[in-house]
Amino acid sequence: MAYMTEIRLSGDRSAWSGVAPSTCPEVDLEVIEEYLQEHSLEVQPAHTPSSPPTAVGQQTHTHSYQGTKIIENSWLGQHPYKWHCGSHTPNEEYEDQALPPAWRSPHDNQWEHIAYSYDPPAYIDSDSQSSSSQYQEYQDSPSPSSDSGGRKDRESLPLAPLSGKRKERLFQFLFEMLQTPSMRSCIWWVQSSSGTFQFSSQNKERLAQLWGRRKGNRKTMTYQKMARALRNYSRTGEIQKVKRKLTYQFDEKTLRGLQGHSNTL
DNA sequence: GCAGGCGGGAAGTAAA
DNA sequence: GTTTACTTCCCGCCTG
Repeated sequence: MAYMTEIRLSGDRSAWSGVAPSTCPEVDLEVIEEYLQEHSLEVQPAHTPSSPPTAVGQQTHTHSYQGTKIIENSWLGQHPYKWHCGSHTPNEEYEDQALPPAWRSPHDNQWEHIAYSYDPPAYIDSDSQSSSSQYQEYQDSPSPSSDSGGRKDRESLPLAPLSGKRKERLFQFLFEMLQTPSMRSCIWWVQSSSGTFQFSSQNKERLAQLWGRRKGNRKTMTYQKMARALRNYSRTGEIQKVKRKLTYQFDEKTLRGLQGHSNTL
């Protein structure tokens, strides 16, 4: 499956430009980092990248980039924070809709994670939004996920309801970053419908540092180390490496689970 | 040849 | 004490 996509992608290089964003909004990232350091994470970047990179197969949804964007992150209740990427308080729509991909408390038998107030996300391909509420299906069907050895973990993916508080997983973090417009200079969808994403060779270290800080690592996280963790995902199948520099692909089910949460809750 | 990226083994760590 | 999910280090290979 992953390879089918890979073949498709590599077979049409021109169509999958996966072009690295030219802009490098370091300011945003530094603000974020500073923000993380202070443990009270609230960011109001002056602006999002002047010309947000548009990944292949990714139509720009004009309605999303100018509105207020709020990412409320409860990270298992450890580091609650919000990222304000707009200028007005967003809570009205936030409260009205059951939409936000909130990764709720495990106690609610739901994921606990993040919530966005915009709908639909601009950074998701139109085709990827059709995934809607497949999380249920994902949850309920033990399904033949174990198509090969080493896949037993798939059935116990953290996408399933958790019995207790669970640490945030790297792929969840990456998915969140992919949904965060201000992070597009670090990571972006190459083809969101297939779950293919790419790191910026310029800013991958920043993203890694962000991950390391979020995890509270003692040492600085580097892309190399983060990529090592990503390679471990290939054993469980959650993320596969695509034969293209700095490019990876979410497993179909992992992606469905992630999208299900970002689209239906 | 070199730098950057990749692949993976192995040992360590921290939380559940 | 065990398991999980990384983290850290390291070495070798590949590619542009």
